[in-house]
Amino acid sequence: MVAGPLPAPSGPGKDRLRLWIRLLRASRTIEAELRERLRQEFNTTLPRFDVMAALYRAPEGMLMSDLSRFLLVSNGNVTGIIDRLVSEGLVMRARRNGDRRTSMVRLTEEGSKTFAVIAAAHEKWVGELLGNVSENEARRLTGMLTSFRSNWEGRE
Amino acid sequence: MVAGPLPAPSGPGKDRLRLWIRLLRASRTIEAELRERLRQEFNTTLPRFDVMAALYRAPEGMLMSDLSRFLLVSNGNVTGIIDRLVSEGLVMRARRNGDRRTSMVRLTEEGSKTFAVIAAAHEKWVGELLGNVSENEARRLTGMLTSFRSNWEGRE
DNA sequence: TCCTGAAACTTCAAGCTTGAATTAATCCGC
DNA sequence: GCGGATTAATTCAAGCTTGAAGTTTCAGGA
Repeated sequence: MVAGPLPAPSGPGKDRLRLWIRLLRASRTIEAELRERLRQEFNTTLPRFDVMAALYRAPEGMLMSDLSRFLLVSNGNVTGIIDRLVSEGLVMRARRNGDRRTSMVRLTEEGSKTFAVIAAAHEKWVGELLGNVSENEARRLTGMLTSFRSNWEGRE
Repeated sequence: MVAGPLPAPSGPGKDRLRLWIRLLRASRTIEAELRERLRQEFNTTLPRFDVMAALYRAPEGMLMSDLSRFLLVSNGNVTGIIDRLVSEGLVMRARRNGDRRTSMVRLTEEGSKTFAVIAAAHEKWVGELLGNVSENEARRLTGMLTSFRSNWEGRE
């Protein structure tokens, strides 16, 4: 998927394929860099960061199913990540509302403080890594990505 | 990482963060769709497809280390994927040149034929999934992504 | 009430991924 | 040649990820 044929492909549809390859390479490269820094600087991982970021926006907590929908990952996946975050004392499961199937998951106080620190560094890193993109260009690119995505996402 | 705060963030540097979040969501969404189709239609996986795509462009074969560099994944990772592809008869290891540490890896005849079929479907899918991006816009986006990436990639 | 179906999670096996440690072979300065 | 550094690949433990199967709980109609 990441492969871009050296003899550059041409023909109908090739431009979109090339776009996809670039998109994927760009996001993989950035992702790898962020993962490495999270590990080195904070001894954590990208999935944990993602989960904590989602929970940080929801002080009242989230259902497991909301989390997996929001993060675009499977149900079982979230269970494991939350398990680990709970064992680290950063997240808590609160079995509190009427429905005993569900549990509200949220950051502990420590989790919230920890995340705030990591998030600040993360934002700085992203700023650096995308430093050659002007703010204007960033907004334009964002717009393009948004519009194309919303047009087909969730179809199947 | 995928999270985009609901109360949209603002302030210096937020545009780049937002761009990164969009980029990541877009590529994850497309990736998930492609993975699902590869599984359903061809009973294969994205990593296997990536490896085969790289090998398809190199009929003479590739070293393991070339593969991992090209695909932006770790060394040990490639070993496992190649092991599985070999056991499926799609790839062969040829320990042939002077250096006995290395082995040239390449598609078998069956692997090559199989890949050609899958790649055609894959290209069609990408064309569909990015259908709302005009060819022109695709070229523009590709250009932006290329330039920004090449400016910092490989720094550390 | 009881029963059937749906919903929210968890569990599980298989595969992917990483970074670190290990093994094997080559290179190169002496 | 010898011997230490380098390079190529594999192995390993830990964690991530998926899709499928299983468990518990809830909801709504007969």
